[in-house]
Amino acid sequence: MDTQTPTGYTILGFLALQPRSGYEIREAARRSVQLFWGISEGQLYPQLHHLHDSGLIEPLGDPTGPRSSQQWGVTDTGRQTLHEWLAAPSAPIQMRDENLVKLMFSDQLGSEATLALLEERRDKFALLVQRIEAVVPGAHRPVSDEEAGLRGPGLVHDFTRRYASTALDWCRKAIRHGLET
Amino acid sequence: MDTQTPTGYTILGFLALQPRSGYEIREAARRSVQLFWGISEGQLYPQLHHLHDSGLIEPLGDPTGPRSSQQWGVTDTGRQTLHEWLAAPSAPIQMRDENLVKLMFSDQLGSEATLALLEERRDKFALLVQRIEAVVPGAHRPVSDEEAGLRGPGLVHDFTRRYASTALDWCRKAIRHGLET
DNA sequence: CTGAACATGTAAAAGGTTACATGATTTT
DNA sequence: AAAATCATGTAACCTTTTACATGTTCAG
Repeated sequence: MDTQTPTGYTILGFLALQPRSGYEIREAARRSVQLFWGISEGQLYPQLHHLHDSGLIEPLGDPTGPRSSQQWGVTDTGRQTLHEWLAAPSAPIQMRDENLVKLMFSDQLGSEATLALLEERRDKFALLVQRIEAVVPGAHRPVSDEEAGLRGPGLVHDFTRRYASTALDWCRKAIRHGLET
Repeated sequence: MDTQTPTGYTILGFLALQPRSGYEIREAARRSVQLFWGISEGQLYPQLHHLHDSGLIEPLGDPTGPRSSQQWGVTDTGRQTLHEWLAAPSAPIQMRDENLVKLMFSDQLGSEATLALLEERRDKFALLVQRIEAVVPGAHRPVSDEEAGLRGPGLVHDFTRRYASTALDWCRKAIRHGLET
């Protein structure tokens, strides 16, 4: 059994969607959950082994594929454990937004400092919006627009897109408003 | 000198606004930066001592006040170090949003599971909106509405308010859209 | 044949949370 | 007198990041 961390469950979730190698999980995570649940390299492979030790995932065949990558699949226990996690209450949302913290104190350096922070923020979100728009969530198996909104990955993609573009708009307005003074 | 963590700088920032005790910093952080840079108890007091060891803050008088609390103030070096931090590039924004991750995988349990997650999310953000609305950032020294938007704390408050209410709206729309099916 | 991308891993350190411990003071 | 709040602190643990290490394979 053992206890899993949310990161472990996230990996389990990706494997429940389809069997993959560690590398492919990393790629999938980069495309989708990167923004709200980043998975670092140093955690991925140890977690994979921990999930295996807990009997939640199993290696599919021996290192096969072109470049000897180990494919992993979810066990029945793994699928059940995933479902239990999905039904359990979620941890509170946390953020680490250094730019926003600095904005709290930037007055002391004058309004140019505040403006500089807002511009840094705007550029960050502009890049984020670009990256999000570049990802088409249902690209591999197209669904109708109506259906897309209802399914998990589509919902998540939509939320992050809205979050990023709202934040970007806010930055632009704040900068414009600041310049008018 | 020593190196400070963003949490250390955040504490330094609060003390640069005005001298306070550890307890008062905690209260101030709860009201303002809680959402995007939470400071846990177990970190606050050790960080305070570390900032003192680094010469960035100094105790103001001996444990005075009604309930023997130690007031801290920023030194000149501290103020300079704070300014340097404010001018340096900020770390990338990070989030830990377990509810959103679960939404990625909830399809496997059927649409009721997705709906349940959306409702959990909606309730969380509804509470957040309430908490944010309850805080009036310029309560102690009122400024005109025009000015309020330009100053750091006001900007930050405005951003978090917009973030929370946008997220809440999104949840409601997603739920409504899901129920129509 | 060289560099980029594929692929997996480990060790150490940093950072942060939780839970506990203690005691004073104000309110009920 | 009890409960709540004020106030500070520590120790253990957990999680995550960073940096390094290693080797393969494909493209130019």
